[in-house]
Amino acid sequence: MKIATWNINGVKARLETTRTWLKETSPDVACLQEIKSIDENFPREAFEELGYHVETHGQKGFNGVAIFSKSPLEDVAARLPGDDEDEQARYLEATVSTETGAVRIACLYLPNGNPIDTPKFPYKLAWMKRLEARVQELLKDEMPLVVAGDYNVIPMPEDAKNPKAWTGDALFQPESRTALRRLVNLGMTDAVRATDPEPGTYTFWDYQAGAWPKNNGIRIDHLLLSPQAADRLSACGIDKETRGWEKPSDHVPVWIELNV
DNA sequence: ATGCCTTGTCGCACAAGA
Repeated sequence: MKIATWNINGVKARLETTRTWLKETSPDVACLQEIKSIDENFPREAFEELGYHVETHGQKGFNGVAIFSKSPLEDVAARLPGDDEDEQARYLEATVSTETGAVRIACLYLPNGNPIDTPKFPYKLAWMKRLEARVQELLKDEMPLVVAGDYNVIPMPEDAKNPKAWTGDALFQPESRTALRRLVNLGMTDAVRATDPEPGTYTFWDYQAGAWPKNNGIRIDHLLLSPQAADRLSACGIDKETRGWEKPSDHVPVWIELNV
């Protein structure tokens, strides 16, 4: 089973790009972030006609996540538990079954958290604490679990071309990195890191200041795998070429293959 | 040091992103 994650930065702006990518790479499951669309306006037919079941959790203007799957999505659950006041559409879970079992998949768009001297940063940290509690809960099921998405956290200095430039940024704050490490320490495997990427492997390049041609990127889109999922990991990759396409997203897809 | 781009919003600039 091929599972991919991609922050598309607007489904309306990226409709044809996303369709082209799906046709070329044919993931079984695609987790999308920043759809920037309410559910009613989401162009679901454009993806259903490519053979996908479509689940969305959107809001007006910003954020929003979606999961596409070639086989039906079961037990779909939107929203990260732990704060009933939180109205931001950033989290969607579903189960995909195969002949040999099932995989629980979480699609997330973790808060950016900048600037760090505003309520946005504590919101990010609180969100990460809620995520840790949720993953802890899901791990009890012992079903293969894949938590995929735009984490908005640079795990290590080697995950940025210019780590010093990110000092003081919410994506590279010690608190953000610690919170991600706590998640990993529950027993989760960072698929890209585990498959020993080349130095200079990134998933995001800013639109500004020629970041892409200079490879001035950061690695912030991750797939974290439970032990049961990590045991079945057979391949992992990054569709970097999409960053060079016309009208690109500033993120690129990251994917894994699981033997299930 | 700041802005550099891009998207969406009932637009005629601004917020938000990272």
